[in-house]
This record gives sequence, structure tokens and C-alpha cells, in this order.
Amino acid sequence: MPSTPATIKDIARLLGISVSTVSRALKDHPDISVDTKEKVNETARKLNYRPNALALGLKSSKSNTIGVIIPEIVHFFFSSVISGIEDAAYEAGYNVMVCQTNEMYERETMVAKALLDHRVEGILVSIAKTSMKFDHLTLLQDNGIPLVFFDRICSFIESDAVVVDDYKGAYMATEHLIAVGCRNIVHLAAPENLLIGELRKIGYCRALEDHNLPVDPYNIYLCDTRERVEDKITRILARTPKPDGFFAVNDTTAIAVIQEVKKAGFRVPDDIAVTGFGDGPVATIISPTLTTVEQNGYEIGYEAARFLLDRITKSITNPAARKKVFEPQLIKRESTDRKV
Amino acid sequence: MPSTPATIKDIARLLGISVSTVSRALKDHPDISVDTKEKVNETARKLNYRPNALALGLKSSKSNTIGVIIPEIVHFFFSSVISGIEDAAYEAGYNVMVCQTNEMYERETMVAKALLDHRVEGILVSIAKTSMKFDHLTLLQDNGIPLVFFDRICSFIESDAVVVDDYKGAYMATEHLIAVGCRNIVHLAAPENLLIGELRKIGYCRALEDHNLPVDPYNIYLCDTRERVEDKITRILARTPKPDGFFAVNDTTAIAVIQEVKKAGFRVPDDIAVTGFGDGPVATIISPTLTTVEQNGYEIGYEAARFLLDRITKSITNPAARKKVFEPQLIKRESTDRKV
DNA sequence: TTGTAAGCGTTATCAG
DNA sequence: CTGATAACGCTTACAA
Repeated sequence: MPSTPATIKDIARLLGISVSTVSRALKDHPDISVDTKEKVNETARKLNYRPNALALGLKSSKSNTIGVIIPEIVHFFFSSVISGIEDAAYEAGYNVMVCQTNEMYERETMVAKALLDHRVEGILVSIAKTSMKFDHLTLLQDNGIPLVFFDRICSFIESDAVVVDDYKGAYMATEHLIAVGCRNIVHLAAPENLLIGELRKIGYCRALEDHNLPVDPYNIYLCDTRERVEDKITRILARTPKPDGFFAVNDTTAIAVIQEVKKAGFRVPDDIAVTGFGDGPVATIISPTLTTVEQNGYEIGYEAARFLLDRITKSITNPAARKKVFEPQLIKRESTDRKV
Repeated sequence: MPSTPATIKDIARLLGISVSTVSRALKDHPDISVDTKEKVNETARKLNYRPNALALGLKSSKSNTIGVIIPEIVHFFFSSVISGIEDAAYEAGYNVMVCQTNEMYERETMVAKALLDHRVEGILVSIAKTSMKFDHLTLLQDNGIPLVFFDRICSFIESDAVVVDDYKGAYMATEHLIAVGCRNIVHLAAPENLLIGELRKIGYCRALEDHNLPVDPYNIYLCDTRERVEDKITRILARTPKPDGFFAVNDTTAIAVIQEVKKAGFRVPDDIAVTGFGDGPVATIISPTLTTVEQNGYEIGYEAARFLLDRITKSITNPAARKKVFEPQLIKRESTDRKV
């Protein structure tokens, strides 16, 4: 019962043979006699021998690990993404190192370096809300580490990316509000430095324009968390004309709106209809259930990891950045279910 | 713009000095002249030098990484735990390797080995529902890797553990149901091989006994997911006497019950009161809001990581297993809010 | 103050 | 068929 893992040396010593023979036997090299192989494998099993991934990585410059940089794991979307990433990595025999930034630029730079230190073979990134500089990411690329962005992509860096069509999803959500009769639709937006925030806002604006509704900048609020909703809702509902629809940039925000709107004495969807973005499990728990855009976290994660693994294993050598855009789907539920 | 990370060799060559000098200069060794140090640090910066963690790990047998084995990341509780773990690890300068088992024993054994291969310095574990054998975990211990269990602990292995007091939480939840007038309380339980399932069941039973209510084994169902609730609820509600209270082993199940019970035409809490376990964000989104036991995922993760790091850094040499039991708190909400 | 060399665990090259 | 040996990047006696 060793308190430290066995090495090929241990096996070699025990058998009175050389480490190179052990090494070869272990990987079924044709040169080695069946007899030796059997003996080696047996003692290996007996000692619970497991190859040291650090030594392998050092030797081959391949750590067999990919990194993930993610804002916050405690969101359904992001944890779904991680699930997808893990499954893809697992299938390919890769390990995953997950790092949260907690939406902090400073922490994002730190984990990027930590991942570099560990010589991960590639990194999947969704940038923090507060990230405006990206040297830490180009640093990775300069060190030969391929990057794949997902969801929160960085437009300043040329790299693979996997996203849902945010523009289109927002357009659909807004158009649907118009279709059920909303004429004064508020958009609760994410920061503009996030491309997804920008794109969803544009989708919202375009849908209004295409339906000959005015785009009122005062109807657009930077408001992407429950706290901000609680902070601003009274002011928003006090406006004239009163809003009759909300397109929120994510489900959390949409749900906070529903709760606050109900609390304020309005009916959802009859007085005010609401759409969100993401389709997390909460969407069917809130009452009324939430109309929202499906975001396919698992698939995004899986595909992003596939992109990365393709680059790593060089099965794709084309240096041009690839982009996968998932077709969004609007899931219609009660929060917009009213007769026109 | 190198496509491969710089090494101390590169620095040494560039400066015409030896690698050992570089190594020492980089770590501010007193023997090295200020002049050399400056030169070394400058070129290190210029080359974006970062120490190779694999080489360091190999040399020192310290990977600076801890592992996490977790059933499914897409649950609020588990992702909160990971957040706590990451923060603690981050503070201590450690990296985290997260592995999901998707509740599968086979995958649990695989990731345990992968973590061993990577020579993580310790592992935090919450076992899968289907795990009945634990050789893969004792294997880790035999290799000198300290284990800390959290939430889903394994009673067959002597090791540190961090949990919430499941027995007490269940007792409180059940007693509260009794207090608001329930007399025929159903328990939706987790598998008994999970200690948490067992303990919560016992807490439920004991609360009934202490209040002179009969413990009817037919009132206990193995039912810990939404799907199972949907599958069984009709049969359960058809029993006579009709259940007037549910204590569900987790929030997801509790919420499914509320939704199904309402769908069946009963009022919650007036006809049927419901309590859950976990206090995830869904608890305040469902209507009526859910009375549930707070589970403190973040704190559990943080403390578990602290336990592990204490062992790793040998600041604790006491071999005896330590156990931290969080005091549960019952969060009373609408789903049990009725006058007696 | 700096350099040389050994070693962490493994594999590959080159000799037997 | 098997065994030395060097090398991966780094640290650390031991020399100089």
C-alpha cells in the first residue's frame, strides 16, 4: 500500500529489467516478448500503476487538457455549456480545467495565465462583462494555444466561435411581442461591450423598425440582473405611455420583471407581455410560464469543444476562423399568450 | 511572436548565461546579482515567459491542482459548491479540475483514474447515485491522495467530510408540515444507498414518531426527479386518506409536486402543503413560493476545499477524519403558509 | 556570483 | 528482444 504512485521504475526494479523495456511492454510494442509483456502488465496491475500525466505532458508538450474560461458557473446556460464541453472532451480522452472569472477582468487575466502555465492545449472562452482589453487572450494565441469563443465572443480577436444567432433570436422575440399586440416595448439590455448585448439590442430595434414602430432610446435600459430590475422597475412602469411589453436580455431578468409587474398589480400577459432569452428550467416554473429564446447551452458547449479539438488534433489545419451559429428558436409560452 | 511558450533555456541562451542562473534570478535568489536579475526579468517579460507547470509538477511531485468529482454540474447546488471550491482554491494558488460523473458509476471510476494520472494533490468528491463500490476511491487514498467528501458522502471510507445536517433538516421540514396541520405526509425520497437519502428519510420518520403520527411505509416513495414525480403523482394523490403534505428530498422534486398538484385541482398549501430541500433560486420563482431547507452550497464547497488544502499543505497532520456539519435552516415560504 | 550536473517519469533513438 | 542514454523544463546541491 504505497503512499505514492508507482512508476515504471518500480516495475523495472521489481522485475529486474530496464525501464525502457517496461515502457515498451506497457504500450504493447511488437519488439517485446509476450512473456515480458505479461509479467510487466501483471506487476503494473498489482502496483496500480498509472502513467504520470505530468511526465507525459512534459515529454510530449501535450497536456491532454483543455481549459475553459467562463463568467459564472451558477447559471443554467453556462453549466449546460460545461456539460457539453466535458462530454466532448471525455469522448476525445481530454481533461477539462474550468476557471470562473466571476465577471471580473482581472480574474480573467489571471486564469488565462494559469491555463497557459498548465500548458493546456486549447481554451474555450466566454468573456466577462467587464473585459474591454484582451491582451491576455492574444497572449495565449501568441503562445500557440488555440482559442474558441462561445456565446460571449470577442470581436477584436480572430478566432473560432460558436454562438446562437443573437440578432435573430432577439428579432423573433420582439416580433412576437408585436404580433400579440404590444406597441410600446421596453428592452432590458446587457452591456454594449458584450457583442451579444449589442446584437440582441439591434435585433430588438430592427424588429420595431420593420413593423413601423418607433425606436425610443428611452425604452432601452442597461438592466441584466434581478437586482437591476428591482431597482428600476418602478421608474419604468411609471413612464407614459406605459410599457405593454418587455424583451429582456436573459431569463433571470425576464422573470424578475414578471414578478415585479405582478406585484405592481398588472396582469401578465394581458397588461404586459414578457419575453426572455435562454430557456432555462425557470422558464416553465414561473407563472405565467415564460416565452423565451432557446439557447442550446449543451450543444454550444459540445460544438465549441469539437471545434477546439479539431484544431488541437490538427484534423483541421485551415487557419481561417470557423464560426458556428445555431438557429434560435422561440419557445412560446403563457407570458405572451393573449388574443390580439 | 513565438508559437511555443518560452523556457528558461531561451532566456539563458539570449543572455549567454546558464539556466540555473536564470532559474535563481527568476525566484529572486539572494546569490544573484541585481544586475543579472534585472536582465533576466526583463527578457522574461519580453518573451512572456511563464513557468511550465508540468515541469514544476514533475520535479516537485506537486501539480498545484485539486480535483472535483461531482454528479451533475447543472444543478444549482452543485454549481454553487464548485464556486466555493474555486474561490478557496484560487486564494490558495491552486487550480481546479472538475469532472462530472453524470450519476454513472463507470464514469466515476474513469475520472478518478484520470485525476490520479494528473497527480492532483487532493480530490473533493460527491458520489454518484449509482455508486455502490468504492475501490476507485480507496485506490486514490492508497496513492496518497487525500479525499474530502461533500454532500453525498461515502460511509465506507474514512475521510474528511463536509455536509449539511440532513437528518435535522428533514426533521425540521417534516415537523413544520405537522405544525401547519398536515397529518398524512408523503416523503419523496432519494435512493437509500445515498446517505443523504437515508438520513433525510430517517429525519422524516422520526419527526412523525415524535409527534405521534404513524409512519406508513407506503407514504415513502423513491422519487427524486421531476420525471418520477410526473410518473407517480396520480397514483399518490389517489390514495386514501389523501396526502395533505409532501416532504420532497430536493427542490426540483418539490416544485414538480406543486405544479402537478395544482394541475390536479388541489390548492397549495391549503389542501396540500409542500416542503423541499436545497433552497435554490427556483424556490422563490414557483408560485406558491417554496418552503425549503437551506443547503449552503457555496459554503460547503468553500469549507470542503479548505479541509482539503489544509491536508495538502500539511498544516493539519492529524490523520483523524474531520467532519464539518452545517446547521440547516428552514426557510418558510408560501407553500406551507396556512393557518392551522 | 555563476555554472555543472543530477533527477522528477516517460519515451525515443541508438546500440547491442 | 532488451538496455543505455538523452531529452522534455525546471530546481538544487555541489563546484568553481
